[in-house]
Amino acid sequence: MLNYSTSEENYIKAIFHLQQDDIPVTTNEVAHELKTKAASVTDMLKKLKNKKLLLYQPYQGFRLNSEGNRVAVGIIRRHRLWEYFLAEKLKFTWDEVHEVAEELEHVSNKKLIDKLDEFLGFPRTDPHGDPIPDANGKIEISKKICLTALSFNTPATVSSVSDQSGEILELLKHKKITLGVKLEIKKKFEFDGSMEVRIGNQRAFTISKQLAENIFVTAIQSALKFQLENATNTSSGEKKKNK
Amino acid sequence: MLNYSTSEENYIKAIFHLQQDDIPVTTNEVAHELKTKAASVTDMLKKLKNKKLLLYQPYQGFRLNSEGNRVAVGIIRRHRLWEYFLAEKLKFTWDEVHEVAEELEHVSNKKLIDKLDEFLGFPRTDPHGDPIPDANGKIEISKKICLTALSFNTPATVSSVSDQSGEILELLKHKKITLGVKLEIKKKFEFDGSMEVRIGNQRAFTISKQLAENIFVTAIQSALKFQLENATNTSSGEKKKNK
DNA sequence: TGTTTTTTTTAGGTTTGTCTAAATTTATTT
DNA sequence: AAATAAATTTAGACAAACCTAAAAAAAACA
Repeated sequence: MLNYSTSEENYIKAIFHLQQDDIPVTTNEVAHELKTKAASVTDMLKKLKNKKLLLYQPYQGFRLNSEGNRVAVGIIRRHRLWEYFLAEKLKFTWDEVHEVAEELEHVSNKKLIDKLDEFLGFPRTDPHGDPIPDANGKIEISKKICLTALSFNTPATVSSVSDQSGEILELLKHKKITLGVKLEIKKKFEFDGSMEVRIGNQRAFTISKQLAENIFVTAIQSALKFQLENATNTSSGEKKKNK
Repeated sequence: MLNYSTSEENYIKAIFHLQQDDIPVTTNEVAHELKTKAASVTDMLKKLKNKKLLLYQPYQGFRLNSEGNRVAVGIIRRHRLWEYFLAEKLKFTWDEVHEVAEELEHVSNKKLIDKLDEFLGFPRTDPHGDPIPDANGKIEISKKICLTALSFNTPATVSSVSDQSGEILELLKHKKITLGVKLEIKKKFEFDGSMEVRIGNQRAFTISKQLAENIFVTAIQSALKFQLENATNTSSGEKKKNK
């Protein structure tokens, strides 16, 4: 619909990511996330409230309203599609895509993004395993949790690895644990924190506490839909003033 | 090397395009090109002179110095590669690519652009027939002239069509004149401005004055090299302050 | 050549987004 | 519950990029 400045978009995205629980987001959290100062955050909160994207009472925290969420999901869609493009087509590595996508995500031309989506074959997740919202803003809500926090016999998908050093990748390769693999926990040992996990119907095997702490999985649960902008968004130059 | 704001880049690009002849560029020309006011142009000229990209004496016109040209060519490279990507991969039409590329060109990550170039197979020209500078800033200088201004028996390449209505495209299709086709003029008739042209070694045929006025060709002449930024340009967030 | 017109620059103001420092509100302790 | 600490907001400044109106320089012309 409307266009927002790069700065506004960065605040919207940060608030979206921080509000995943039900407790309101605080000024300091956003300031820390965006590496800026609390006073700057307050300034922007007033602006976003004026633009009717935010529920905000001074000193009481804040959260995006439904319009704010809709906008946030649009930004996340752009970000993740570009990440997928960079990894899949331009052969960037996992850890390089985020930084470049941070810039590309602010080019907000609806047709560009929908055609990119089509070109990429409508991918479901980005290279980190996070779900990509579709053109209508439908996004699979997948709680990403550490493998150590997964319950017994609950199938989950490996979605990311926090440490990306050569050593851990070697170990994962040996255990045949790759992004997107479905697994479940069969046993946990209190003594050393190790656990037995099973991939599909193969025989269960053991992984150490250290390894489990670095593996994150998602149990796909439900789908939430945020209505996305359908505007004839030719974007460019004029509209987004504050670039 | 250094990063420039979107606004600075737009001025640099505009000046580059306007200075193709040897006469200095004027304030009003740039103001008109960028749809802004002369006073704003003067402000920016001071800034660009301070950053040592511009030769500028108040009231005397201005032009980019070699560093300014180097930066301009980098921007043009990004613009044209994105145009090629949009047309070739995302199936945008000729007339849609420019607007979107205007936004994408300001994402100035060297690695992104070089990998995009490679992904696209190192294209030589964009969808409008304009040459794409290579990673070192080497660009084929091709004077784009109207077919009516082309001399006899001078081979030239069709590089663009000003009017892109359905009617003209139909006619071009019939005459088998497409982008990139090599042709030369064999005869001109003063009476109605029509001319005989020959494509390759086929038989010459007639085209009307109206058609000729809408066809632009290039006679590839020489190559000029502007050294491009080789910086470890991880770009993103911090550096480009004024987005 | 002197006068008028056009072009360009300067002066001063606005908006966006940032900052520091001070004031205010809320939370925590004792 | 009063005192202290922490979080948040306000006040006032600044830089970037734009603007309008006025002044200055260059160009045109009569």
